[in-house]
Amino acid sequence: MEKGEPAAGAMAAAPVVRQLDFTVNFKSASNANARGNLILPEHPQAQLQSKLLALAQQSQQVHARSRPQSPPLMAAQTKLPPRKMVMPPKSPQRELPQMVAPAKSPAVAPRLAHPVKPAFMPKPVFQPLLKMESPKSREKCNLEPNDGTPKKQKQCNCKNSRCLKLYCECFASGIYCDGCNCINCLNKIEHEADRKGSIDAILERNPNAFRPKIASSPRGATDGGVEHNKGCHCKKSGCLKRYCECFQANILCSDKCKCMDCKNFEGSEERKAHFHQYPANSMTFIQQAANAAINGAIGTPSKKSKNQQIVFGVASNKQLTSWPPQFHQETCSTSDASYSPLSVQPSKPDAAVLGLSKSSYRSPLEGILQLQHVKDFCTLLVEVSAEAAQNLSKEKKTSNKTDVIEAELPPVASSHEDSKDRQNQENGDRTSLSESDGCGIQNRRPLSPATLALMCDEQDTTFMASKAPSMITESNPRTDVKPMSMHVLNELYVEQERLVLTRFRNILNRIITCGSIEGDALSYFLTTVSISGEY
DNA sequence: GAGTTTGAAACT
DNA sequence: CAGTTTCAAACTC
Repeated sequence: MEKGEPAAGAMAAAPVVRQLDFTVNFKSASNANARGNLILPEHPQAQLQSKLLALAQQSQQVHARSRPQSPPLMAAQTKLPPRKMVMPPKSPQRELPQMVAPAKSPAVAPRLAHPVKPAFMPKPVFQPLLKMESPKSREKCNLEPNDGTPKKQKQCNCKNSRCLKLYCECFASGIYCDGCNCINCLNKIEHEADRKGSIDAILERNPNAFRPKIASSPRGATDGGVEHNKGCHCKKSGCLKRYCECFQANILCSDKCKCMDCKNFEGSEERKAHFHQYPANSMTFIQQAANAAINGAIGTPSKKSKNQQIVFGVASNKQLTSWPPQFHQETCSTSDASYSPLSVQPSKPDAAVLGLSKSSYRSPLEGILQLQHVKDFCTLLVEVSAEAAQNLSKEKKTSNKTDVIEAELPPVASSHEDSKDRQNQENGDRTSLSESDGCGIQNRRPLSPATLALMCDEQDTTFMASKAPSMITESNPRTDVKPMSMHVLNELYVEQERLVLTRFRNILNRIITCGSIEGDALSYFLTTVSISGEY
């Protein structure tokens, strides 16, 4: 272990923390321990809030890679292999991850808080850079050309790395390849052992290899800024092309960068040119605005570029460039509630461009959506989940006699009589959600066992513990599951999920609408400004 | 679609 | 740590 390297435990937990950190966005700093390890809130509502925040973030990443996370990082906790990077054998050694432990332990919160839990979770927040700029990129990404609707997932094209090196975007972001154009791919669940070996090797070389490149800056706690962890080293691109990781992540180059002839700093004329060339009026832009609002456009942290003090909104210091923002995932290790890992691109003109005060990037949704709204909304959803339980309970009572039969039916069909409309609606909801919020896991690539385990855990605690649904006894639901049929429980989950997600979707739609209105106004404003040269 | 450029990752 | 090679994405034609 090299000096300065985190302790083994911390290291091992790093990936987990990376994926979970965002959940503390709206929590106090006390949710993270000194090492930044996440300590999940104990209160179910708080958990739900965290989860919803994650959803909000995911929804902003509609075009983000939506593949399920693979569980590579468990390897971090295992003993490190020999130093040499060993390319795993090609033989499809089938070995499922050991991390499973899907047996639903009652002690969920403690589990999640455990510093070395080999958890794996969908990491919407930490997804790799989104590639959605050019039409070509869009083809490869999961966006429809114009509307931000998920199209298909980003697919790698690795030929020589077998998708087991960081060259592979899928692998680097912790997801399995599926439907990629790669050759000799070992980044698949059936090659988990190979993956693990590779991950071990990579982590040995660099314990932070799987950490998001873009994360809150050291000043994050106070200014909410984000920057490239390592900084870029561009030489020829001027840091204004997507070769540049900073640019790709929509952040300004920072002190950490060792780039040459950098033009990616606030006030850069070249950078401004990018912005003017591509008006920020895309759907993505709107989504960004929504993202901003959801995650804390409240607050206008600042960040220093290498050249000057710049101030943009939450986590978005750069952008204003050609392409739609990439909702880059970051480590939200900051406890700053206003910090958004979603990196809202400045949805308004660059301050420098407009000659506005440096200190005041303002989200279009600022003033529309407040932090309190989000909190209230989360509370509402908790109540909705309870409501779902009650409704289901009533239905059960009325259809008591057919319980047994119903229990054998699919949850939705069995719990709702007028199932046709309901199902249609639900199907629509689900489809919509799965496409838009980044959480439609079911129709995506298979989740790793560990991911599933963790998600189930979260789900259990989040929804079951909330508001003590009438169907569930007040004590630990996990320990009192016995009296209840698991089918009934599943029904409850389905109903709760349906209601919560539906509500959540509705809220997001409203936010997007608000953002759209503001965005239109902004476009007009920009045009006017551009013509009149007023600024 | 093929070829080139680019910069991160991997390696020495 | 620096230099070189490998790699795959980004980009150009």
